[in-house]
Amino acid sequence: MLPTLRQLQYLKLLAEHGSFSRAAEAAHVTQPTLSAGIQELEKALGAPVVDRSRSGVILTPVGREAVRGAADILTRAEDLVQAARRAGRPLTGRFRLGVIPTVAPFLLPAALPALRRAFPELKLYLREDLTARLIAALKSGALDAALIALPYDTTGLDHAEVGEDRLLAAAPANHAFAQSEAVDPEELNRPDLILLEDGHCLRDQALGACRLEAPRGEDAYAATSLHTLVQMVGSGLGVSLIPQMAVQAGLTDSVPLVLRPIAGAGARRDIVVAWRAGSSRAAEGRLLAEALKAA
Amino acid sequence: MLPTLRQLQYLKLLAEHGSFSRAAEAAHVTQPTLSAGIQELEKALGAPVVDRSRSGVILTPVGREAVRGAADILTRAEDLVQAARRAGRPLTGRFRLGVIPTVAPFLLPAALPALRRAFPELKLYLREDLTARLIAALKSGALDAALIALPYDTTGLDHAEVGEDRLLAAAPANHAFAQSEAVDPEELNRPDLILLEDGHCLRDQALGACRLEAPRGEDAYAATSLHTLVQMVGSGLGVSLIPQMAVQAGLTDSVPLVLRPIAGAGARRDIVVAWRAGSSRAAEGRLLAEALKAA
DNA sequence: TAAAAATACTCCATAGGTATTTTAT
DNA sequence: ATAAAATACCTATGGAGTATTTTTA
Repeated sequence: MLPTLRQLQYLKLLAEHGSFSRAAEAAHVTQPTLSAGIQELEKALGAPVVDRSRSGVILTPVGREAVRGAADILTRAEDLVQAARRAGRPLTGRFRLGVIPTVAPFLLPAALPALRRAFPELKLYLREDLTARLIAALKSGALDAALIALPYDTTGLDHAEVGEDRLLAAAPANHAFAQSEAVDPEELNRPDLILLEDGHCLRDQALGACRLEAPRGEDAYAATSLHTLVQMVGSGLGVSLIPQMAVQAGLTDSVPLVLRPIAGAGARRDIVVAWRAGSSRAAEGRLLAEALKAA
Repeated sequence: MLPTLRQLQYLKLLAEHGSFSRAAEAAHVTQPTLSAGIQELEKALGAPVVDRSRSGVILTPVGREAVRGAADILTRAEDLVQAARRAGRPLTGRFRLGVIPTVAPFLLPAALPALRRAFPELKLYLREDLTARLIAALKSGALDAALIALPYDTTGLDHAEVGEDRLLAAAPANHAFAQSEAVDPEELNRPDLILLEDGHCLRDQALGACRLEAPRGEDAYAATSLHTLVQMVGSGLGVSLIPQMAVQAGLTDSVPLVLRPIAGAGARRDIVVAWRAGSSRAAEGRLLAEALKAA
C-alpha cells in the first residue's frame, strides 16, 4: 500500500524537529495525530522509521532513506501544482535563480534589464553561491534553476546552454606572453600560477582545461574572487586564467595586464542554466537560457 | 494545497485509458468516484487537466505536464516502500536489469553464475534493448537499473563504473593492419569502415572515440549485431571496431581476423550500471557494479 | 517524577458507493 | 438515442481532535 503525502510530510517534519510534539506543532496538528500518522506510515513501509526514546527520536536506517525519498517526492508534488498554476504564463511570478560568483557580476548587470523587459511579470530572486551548494539547493527544491559553468558533475540535473566562455591567459604587463599571439597551455604550468581558492568551479575548470597540476608549496597563492585574482596578477605575483566574460565586463580595464587567448579548443567553460532533472521548470529553464544567450 | 497520491493515480490512469469509466475500472473504483477525484485534483491545480467530450477525453497542456509529474512521483513513492520493505537485505527479490545488446552476450554468461553465488536470493529479470529504450524504461520505473556503455547522455541518471572496455581495430586476415603493433585512429577513416546500424550506442562511441565520420554512399554497410559485424569483416567486406570484451568472450575465435589495439586512450567505452537519479536503488546499483567488476 | 509518546475514545470531513440527470454525438 | 460524464445523496473509513495512560531517562 502507498503512503499518503501527508504521512511523508509528517516524517519529514519529524526528522527535522527530532520530536513528535514539535513536529506536530510544525505540521499544525496535535501530537497524537502525528503519532498515528507515523504509525500508519510504518505499517505501509513494513518497518519502524524512528527509534523512540525519551530524549528525542532517532531515525532508523530505513527511516533515513525514507526521509530522503519523502523530501524528494514532496518537492516534486509542490512543483507539480506550482507548474500547473503558472501554466501558459512561463517565467511569471517568483523564480529562484542561483548564480556562481564567477559569473554573476559579469553577466547579470547586462542581462537583468533585458530579462525584465522580456518577462515583466518575472520576480527573480537571486542567490550567489558556489556550484556545489547551488546544486544541493536545486535538488532540495530551494532553487528553481541555477546559472553554472560546465564541466561539472551534473548527475540528476538537466541543463540548457547559455554560451561558451573562453579562458584567457593573464599575466602582468610586459610579461613574455605579450610576445606571442596565443599562449600554449604548457606555458601556464609554472609555480607562480594563481588560481581561485578551493571550491570554485573555475579553479578546477582552469586546471582541467589546460591539463595542469595545481601549484603547491609556500609561494602558491589562491585568490578569493576574480577581482582579487586580477589585482594579484596585476601586481606581479604571477600568471592566471581569466574568463573572457569577465574581461568583456570590464574587470581588467584599470589593471595593467597582458591577456592572450590559449591555444587549442579546451580552454573554455560552458555557461548553462541547470535545473533538477524532471522538474516542471524545464521549459522555463530553457526559456531563461535563450533569453540570457540573447543578452 | 497538495494533491493526493490517489488523485495522481487517477490522473495517470485517466491519461492511459482515455475515459473516466475505463480509468475507474482500472483503479477499482466507480466512475463517479474517479470523476470526483479528478475534479478535486483540478481544484488543487487551479486548471482543468482534461477536455471532456463524448468520444474520449483529451489532456490539456496542463494535464499533460501533470501526468508526467504524477507518473514520476508515483514511481518514486512505490520505490520508497519497496526500498523500505527490502531494507537490510540488498539485492534480494525482484531486480529488473536492462542490458545493451553489445554487452549482454559477452558479460552475462560469466557474470550471472557469480552473481547467483553472491546473492542467492536475487531474482534477476533481464531485458535486452538499445540504450535509449533502457533509459526511458529506467525513468518510467519499468527497470531498476541498466548495464549500459558511456559516453552517453545520462541526464537524470546516476551510475557506477563496472569497467572499461577498449575498442580494437578489426580487419580481414592478411590486412595491412597486421604489419603494425597498434593502429592509428586515422587509418580507420576509410569508406569500407563497417559499423553497427543506427541506434546502437557502440556505433556512435566508435565514431566519437576515433573522431571519425560515418561512411556514406552505396557501398557503406551497417551490421545489425556484433556477430554479423564480425562475419562481415571476416569475409572481407571491410574493417571495423570490436569491443575487447566481445573478443575475450570468444566472439572472433572462429573468424580469420586481424585484431589490433588503437593508438591513444580514446578508443574505449565505459561499462556502467545506471539507475534513475535519486532512486532508492542507488546502493544496490553500486553493489551490482562491484559484483560485476569482480566477475 | 516529569516530559514525551502511546492509547482510548469521539467526531466529522471526505473518499467512496448507488441512483439519477445532464450532455453531446 | 445512447454512451459517457456530472450531479445528488448516502455511507463509512480514517484523519484529526481531547482526555488519559504508559513509558523511561
